[in-house]
Amino acid sequence: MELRLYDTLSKEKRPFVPLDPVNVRMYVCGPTVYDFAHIGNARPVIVFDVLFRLLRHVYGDKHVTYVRNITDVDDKINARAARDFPALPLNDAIRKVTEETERQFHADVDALGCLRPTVEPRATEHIAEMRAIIEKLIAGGHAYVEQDHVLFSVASDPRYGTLARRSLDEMMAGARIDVAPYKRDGMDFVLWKPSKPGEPSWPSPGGIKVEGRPGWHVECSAMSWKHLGEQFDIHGGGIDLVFPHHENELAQTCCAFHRDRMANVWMHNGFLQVEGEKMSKSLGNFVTIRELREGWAGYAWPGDALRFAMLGTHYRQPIDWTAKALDEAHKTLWRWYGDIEGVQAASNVADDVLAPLADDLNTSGMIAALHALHKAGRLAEMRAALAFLGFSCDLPSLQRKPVTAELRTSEASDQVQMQGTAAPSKQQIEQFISERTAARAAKNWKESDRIRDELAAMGVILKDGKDAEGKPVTTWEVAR
RNA sequence: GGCCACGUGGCGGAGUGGUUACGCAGCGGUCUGCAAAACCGUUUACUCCGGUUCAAUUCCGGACGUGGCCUCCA
Repeated sequence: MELRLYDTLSKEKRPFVPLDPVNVRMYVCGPTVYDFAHIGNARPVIVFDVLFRLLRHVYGDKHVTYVRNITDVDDKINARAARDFPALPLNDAIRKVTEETERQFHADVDALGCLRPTVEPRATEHIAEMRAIIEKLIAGGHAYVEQDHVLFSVASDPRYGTLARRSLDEMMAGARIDVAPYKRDGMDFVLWKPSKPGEPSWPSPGGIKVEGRPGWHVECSAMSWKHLGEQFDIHGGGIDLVFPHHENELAQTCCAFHRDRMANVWMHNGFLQVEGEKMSKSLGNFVTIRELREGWAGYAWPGDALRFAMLGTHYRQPIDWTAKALDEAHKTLWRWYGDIEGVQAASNVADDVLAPLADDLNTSGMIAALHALHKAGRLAEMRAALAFLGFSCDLPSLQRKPVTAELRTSEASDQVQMQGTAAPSKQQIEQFISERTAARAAKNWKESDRIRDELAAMGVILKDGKDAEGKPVTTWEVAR
């Protein structure tokens, strides 16, 4: 099966050829751990999880290395730590914030059916590699020291701007801010900066006497180098990272190691909006994964439904996150899970499902293929395909719990609290149904309907049908 | 202001230089005590204006619209 992927750098879709088929290497920019991840953050996590699964399928589980970093050194983390734990020394407070947020992040993405990456490196554990890269850049004339900062010189890299497709002139023309006094060129960016008292700090590179901390971009160059090498296969992330983050990573890595390329394929997922608007805290439409799982648009949504809703749109397209689409996704999965309950999964994943995925992760086409399998009654293959794609196939856990009010996520809440009506036991339901069947046989429609309504009030839906011999049979299911 | 992406039927959303996407909703039907469910069938499309072409939703140019990026915000 030929895998084709769209590359942001060359702007074309082309066959994927790994540098080393025995070790296919992918790096995806992970979270900065200072707060709950929002649904926009969930998109790359889900998209690249699907790619990870596909690569494992093609090259073998042991032949794919997926690295997704955790950024645990950042101004926002510092600010959050100072705000939430004012009594603690800053470094202790920072550790509390990053550890707690990392735990929340893992709980959320686990619920979304995402496999853990092969390696989840932390920025603070790769300071030595960052310093090494910075020293190489200084030695190579690509970086300079000024006022205890180390800056990358964009003028030293003729390729700078090729990923984002913009020239330095354009960027200078569009720059709207004052250039910091320690910069030789307005577009130069910080590799290392001095720490303020109390802030996390490490010995500085470049002969700088005072301690400092890394700039934003260099961590990914360091961690991808350490775990994947100077050059690797796939680098992914949100499209908002193309500039400046990925452009700068590319420049750092290529200049430090004298390489033409950093990653062979650059992949970027499209942006996410909520109900047609940009997601922002000021608009009040900021949606975290945790809120979706606890209570959003009237329900606590199972992770499978969130995952399915996300895959309904091709990863490069913009996606509008709406309650309607989520409801539709849930409904589809609900029906499928009901139909494949108790079905033994096929041993292979159907080519019908793999083929669209292999075409630059065409998940919409993949879902259409699943619909076709469903329609054709190929349920064993359906189950195998869904499991392959990271879906639990577990009907009970797919139930969405109604919530009466929109719950706000608090920092303290790490437990997903759900409220639901107490479901009657199977024996009770069967008892009701046999009573109703008797009432129907006696044409006592009033009693029959009363029982049906009563069960409906308890969240049990009755489905009347006939068996092979034409006798009336009533089955039931829990309301979704 | 600069750069980039996107604009498909009631809704969501693929794809293609000429031939059914798919799903949801709707409509019709089968079934049913009624309803639901299930199953069968089915209507509606490619933002606008030019150009290339035998032929454009698909390629090119422009307009309009939406969104993204342009800062040591991630």
